[in-house]
Amino acid sequence: MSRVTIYSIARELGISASTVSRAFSRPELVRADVREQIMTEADRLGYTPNRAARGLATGRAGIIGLLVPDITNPFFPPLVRAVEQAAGERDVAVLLVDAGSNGAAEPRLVRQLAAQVDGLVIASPRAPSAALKEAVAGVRTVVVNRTIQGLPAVICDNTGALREAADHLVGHGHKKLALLRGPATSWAAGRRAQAVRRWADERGVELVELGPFEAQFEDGQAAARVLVESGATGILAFDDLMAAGVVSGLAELGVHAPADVSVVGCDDVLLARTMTPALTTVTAPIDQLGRQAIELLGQVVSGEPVRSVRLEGVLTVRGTTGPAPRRHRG
Amino acid sequence: MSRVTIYSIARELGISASTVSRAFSRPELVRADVREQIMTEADRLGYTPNRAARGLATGRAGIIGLLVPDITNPFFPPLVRAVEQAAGERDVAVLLVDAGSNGAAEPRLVRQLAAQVDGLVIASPRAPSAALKEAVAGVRTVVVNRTIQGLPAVICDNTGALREAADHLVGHGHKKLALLRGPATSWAAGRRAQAVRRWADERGVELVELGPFEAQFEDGQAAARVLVESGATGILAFDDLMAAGVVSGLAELGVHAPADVSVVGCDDVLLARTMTPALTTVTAPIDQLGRQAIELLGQVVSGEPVRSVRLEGVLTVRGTTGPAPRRHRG
DNA sequence: CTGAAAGCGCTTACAG
DNA sequence: CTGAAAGCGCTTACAG
Repeated sequence: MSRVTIYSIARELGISASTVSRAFSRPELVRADVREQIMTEADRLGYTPNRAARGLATGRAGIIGLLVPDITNPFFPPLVRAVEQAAGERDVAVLLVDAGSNGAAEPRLVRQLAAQVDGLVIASPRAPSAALKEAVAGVRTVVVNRTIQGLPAVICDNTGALREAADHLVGHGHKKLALLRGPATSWAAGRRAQAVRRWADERGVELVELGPFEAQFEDGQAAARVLVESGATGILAFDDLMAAGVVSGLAELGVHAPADVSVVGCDDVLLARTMTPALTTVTAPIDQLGRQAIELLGQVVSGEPVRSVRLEGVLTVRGTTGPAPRRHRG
Repeated sequence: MSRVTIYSIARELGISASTVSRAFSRPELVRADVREQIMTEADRLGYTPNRAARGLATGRAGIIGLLVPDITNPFFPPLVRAVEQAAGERDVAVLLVDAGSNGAAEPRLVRQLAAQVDGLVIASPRAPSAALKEAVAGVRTVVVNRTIQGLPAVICDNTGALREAADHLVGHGHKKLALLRGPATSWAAGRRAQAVRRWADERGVELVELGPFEAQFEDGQAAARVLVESGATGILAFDDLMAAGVVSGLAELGVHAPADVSVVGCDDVLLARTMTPALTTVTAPIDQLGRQAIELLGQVVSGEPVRSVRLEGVLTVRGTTGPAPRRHRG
């Protein structure tokens, strides 16, 4: 264990602990040769500053918290990576907490986290705004993938891309579309549904809505039967996981994408590319979402004025969409 | 910010700070009615113990570090979740670090982490043992998915399941098998290759080995051509991601699983189930791996004697394996 | 540029 | 069961 402290080094070198401390925390305040002596000695002794002591003295932990609703949902790993890397560049570590898809647990988890970090990134939270706001009171916080009154947010707006996707479908001769809705408590799910609904209204295209669903792969599979009964041949799923489920469930019924039906996902997570055929979807700038979250959090922490950030998804056409089958065409 | 300390509460209640401290850290030492008063007051004031101060006083941070090579590889999210949950049950938080598939960076990351945690879980590390051992010197550490001399480990042995998978293939009439090897620096990849190689030797079955590969989806895709040229109809991929890549790459060449060729993955990550058809693979007890790691770490930290843990994968037959095509049968 | 000293907010023997 | 006091290892005005 680290018995070595700034005092050991100071004693060894016949200087004061203050100087040793400065050599680590504000090196420019220490004469170059002294600084080097200190570093050499520190190296020799295997010294590492004690984080807790530093944290107690400065009031900053050098740690931020990241809350995700479900790390096993493929949307989050790339987000976690982006956040972690951006944080690392600022020399802050990240405490990860997985809410286990349990929105009700979020406020408690947030409160726990809040006690040990300098700031919080809350990704796609499911809990009610009021509970969340109360839980984050006093901690610098930025929200990802949702807007909460009074908190800076970085969101991905998929409205345009979703409209484009829907146009892509009708352009291929699909007359009737289906929308598989995501979880009722998901902000993104609400936004996406609204975007598609408005588009259908404006275009006068028939749209059947299914859900809300928890948005697991199995939900997509299970929706297959109703889907074929509905007669819709163009399907917009809440996310890629559901889309993959739909493709799988449909295949079991002998209905194949893109030959018989076209399926569009949303987010463009890993499994969208690993499917065969690959999934047509809306690509989210996940990396940017993460980096921007850290950027904003940095601004909040340093007291700068912050503006929420709005990024956009873009349509990526791949293999699960194509011309509507003859019998359904106009 | 948390201006409230044990002193505020003590003053408010006319008792000593020691008592307030005890009420939180060792409640059984405080008389019930006093304890309740303290808790009530703490609640009213919104008090939360300062982690840094506690950490400095006790020498324990209440945080462990978790290093993964690549959080975007679908094997790790479930592992991270398991570790985080098991840790949470012991009231310790987890600092997540992603090495970004860069084995060379691991020792530095480990050293950084080591400075701020009570213990370390290192999952599937890629760096050389010597460098790793030096980096973890002085920190309680447990390794997952690899053995390193002198460090407690929890591993998943897939030897038996892989042999079973190979038998499954020849049982379906596949005469010639191919093995797609994983990364050269991956311990698991080495073990898996060895298991299959030995099996082929013993059974006298023709085996063509390809790789090593970085084991990305694209590596699997790219291997498709060589694979068909090899004439092998039974394919054992290092992991599910590569297996999915192979299925995709082969499909582009008009070769389909399971009709023309059988493909087996390893690990049973999410995308193994979301593929259509679903992937035959070796299911790893990922959740157990994570929980056991925390269990062992707990033992190491409390100075108990620890024994490394060996779990086993089991073959899960799904849709990508079946009878060899006629023309290839004996 | 450097040192002495106080302070960060807890925990924990030690006495009572 | 409770209190007074020292100590954990840093940082940072304040003087020089």
